[in-house]
Amino acid sequence: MKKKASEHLMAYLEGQGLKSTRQRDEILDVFTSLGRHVSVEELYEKVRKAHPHIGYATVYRTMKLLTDAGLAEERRFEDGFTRYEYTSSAAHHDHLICTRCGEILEFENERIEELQADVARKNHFQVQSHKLEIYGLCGACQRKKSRMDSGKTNGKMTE
Amino acid sequence: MKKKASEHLMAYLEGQGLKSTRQRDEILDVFTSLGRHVSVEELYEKVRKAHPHIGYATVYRTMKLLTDAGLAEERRFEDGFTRYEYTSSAAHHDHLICTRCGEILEFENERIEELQADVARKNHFQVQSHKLEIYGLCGACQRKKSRMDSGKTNGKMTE
DNA sequence: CTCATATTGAAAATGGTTTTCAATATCATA
DNA sequence: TATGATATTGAAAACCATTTTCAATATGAG
Repeated sequence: MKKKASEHLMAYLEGQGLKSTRQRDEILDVFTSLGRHVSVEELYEKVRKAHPHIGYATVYRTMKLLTDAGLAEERRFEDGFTRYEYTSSAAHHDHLICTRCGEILEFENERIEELQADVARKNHFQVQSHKLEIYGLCGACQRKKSRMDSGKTNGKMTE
Repeated sequence: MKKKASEHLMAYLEGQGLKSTRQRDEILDVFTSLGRHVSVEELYEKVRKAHPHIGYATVYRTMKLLTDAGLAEERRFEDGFTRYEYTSSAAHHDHLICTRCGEILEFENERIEELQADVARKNHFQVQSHKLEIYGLCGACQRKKSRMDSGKTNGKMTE
């Protein structure tokens, strides 16, 4: 799996007349070892731990490259950070995002996908990509929230 | 309708202990007169035409205020600009966005909404908001594109 | 091994948005 | 209507994630 990714990158670089570098290999290596939805900053932290010589700009550049190579997917949720997902799972999936703790859950729903295709078709639209994001409170945060609320006097707060 | 919006704003300001100002009224006035999905820049252009004294920062601040007041909704598509929609249509709707010409089409699909609610429920998620965006080519751009492509040799392209 | 050129790292630039701050406007109260 | 506490404004500076610049360096074809 790890092997496959670096081979994939190698092939892409060769095809594009680009060069294979230590930095690219190292970043890919760290990237594939991390979980999903890694922000560039998180990734940079981890990369730097193993390879202190690598600069911020290189991480940005490499993630763009991996995206072009089909090894990563860019995600932009509402928090202003670009995140990357390793492209390994075949199926398209969407996200549930907790607005309180930031947790990101994934889901797939074939029926929704079909309905989206229907909508596109009706509008003579040729789909390139789509994003479905549901923002709200995860179970844990709902419980925390209601615990907090019950401590308060009443609703109205000036600040 | 126009009347209603300014009354709504007035009530909101009063409720929050904020002040009614000429600028806020003027911006709201221009905003409600424009179509959907107005970017801040577009809005500022129009506002300035009628009221040259109003600054960029005030437009930004006022749109945030209108959003808090429930008179506007913020939209962030993938082009990096914040857009605002006047909150008049009752129903939630989603967007088809042409990646070539930037056209934005709206659609509603009750069945998709239901399925989203199901997904949330299954994940013990309390929904606050959601966004569904379909990116692709609108009918017109598909035609333009294929016209361009037909000049080319065949499928495979290096770049 | 050489050389053309792709890549890197650090720092500066970018660009949409937000904040700062002194001047001004609003509005409750007298 | 005048007063004063405070919210608001406009211009410019700051923010901040991301991109670009540029001189130094690494890569890989020949």
